[in-house]
Amino acid sequence: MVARDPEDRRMLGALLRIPFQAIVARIQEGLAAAGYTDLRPAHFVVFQHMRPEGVRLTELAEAAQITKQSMGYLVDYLEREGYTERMPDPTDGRARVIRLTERGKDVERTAREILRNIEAEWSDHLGEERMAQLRETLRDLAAMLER
Amino acid sequence: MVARDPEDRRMLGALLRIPFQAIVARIQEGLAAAGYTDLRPAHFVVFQHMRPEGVRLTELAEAAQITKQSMGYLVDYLEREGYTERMPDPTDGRARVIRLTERGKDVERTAREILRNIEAEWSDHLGEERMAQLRETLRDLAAMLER
DNA sequence: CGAAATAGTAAGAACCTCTTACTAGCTTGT
DNA sequence: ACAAGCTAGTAAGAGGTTCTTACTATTTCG
Repeated sequence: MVARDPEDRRMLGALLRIPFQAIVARIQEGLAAAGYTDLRPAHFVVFQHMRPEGVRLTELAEAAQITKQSMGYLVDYLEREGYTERMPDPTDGRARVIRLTERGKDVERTAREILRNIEAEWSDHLGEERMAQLRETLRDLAAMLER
Repeated sequence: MVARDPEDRRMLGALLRIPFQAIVARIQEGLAAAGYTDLRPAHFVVFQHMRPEGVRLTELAEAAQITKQSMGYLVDYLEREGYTERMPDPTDGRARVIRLTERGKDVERTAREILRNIEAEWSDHLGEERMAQLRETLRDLAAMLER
């Protein structure tokens, strides 16, 4: 059992950053252990906002809250490394849709499994009830903040 | 009232990222509105881990989990802009202590006030009890993750 | 049709972080 | 006491991520 400091004065920002960065680090380590050593945290948002039918670059950029140019840089890299592919968008001649290749889908599955393991560990530590509360509260906050 | 999706399948990483990034964005906006337009999110960790007596570069780097060189880059910038100053460490001729100037302390006060406002808003939305639970759960997680 | 908006790319710079390598000062074992 | 090793910090250079400004091609709309 870990001794928790009851006088922990850290600000909310730090308290949110710690578990978030822990997740990012664990996923990167887990993917590297599975052989995906060329994926960096910046690429994760691409997988996170992907859909089976594919997504446009502009939509990905908006979802990740970065510029189209920055997202283009990330997607170009993922495409060179074989994780994504681009197809013309039949409904709009200016656009192309970005999709995961099989290799990309495998990354997605692996990442989800790592995340399930993390969630199981946290649930062990916190108890299922507090874990469910945490998830629910974060969902509520996210819904509020996205307005 | 916002409709929250009860089927929200977003992963825990995303749910933690959203409020964390919201805090970072709000603090940056608030500081910019107060005239501190030259401060970027990367600099926040310096203020976060500062102490009145001053802190050594190495200690700041460890706290922020980046290299000494990277922290040196951030602190050099803050010093050029007048937010921090360095004094020789009387107890160790190799070391210097980094402290906030008055300008730096004002940034700290401003940032804390912004954070208090954010916490008040969140507390309004969630209710005080859930807000306290959130804080407590995050502290617990942070303690576990830090060993 | 013509004007405005949108999808995406190009070029270049700024920013943040890392690795490797170094200097100066401190600590320790004998 | 002093050489060997450790620690604080700096230097140089590179890579990765993001931004701004500017552009082309295509679509949408008055």
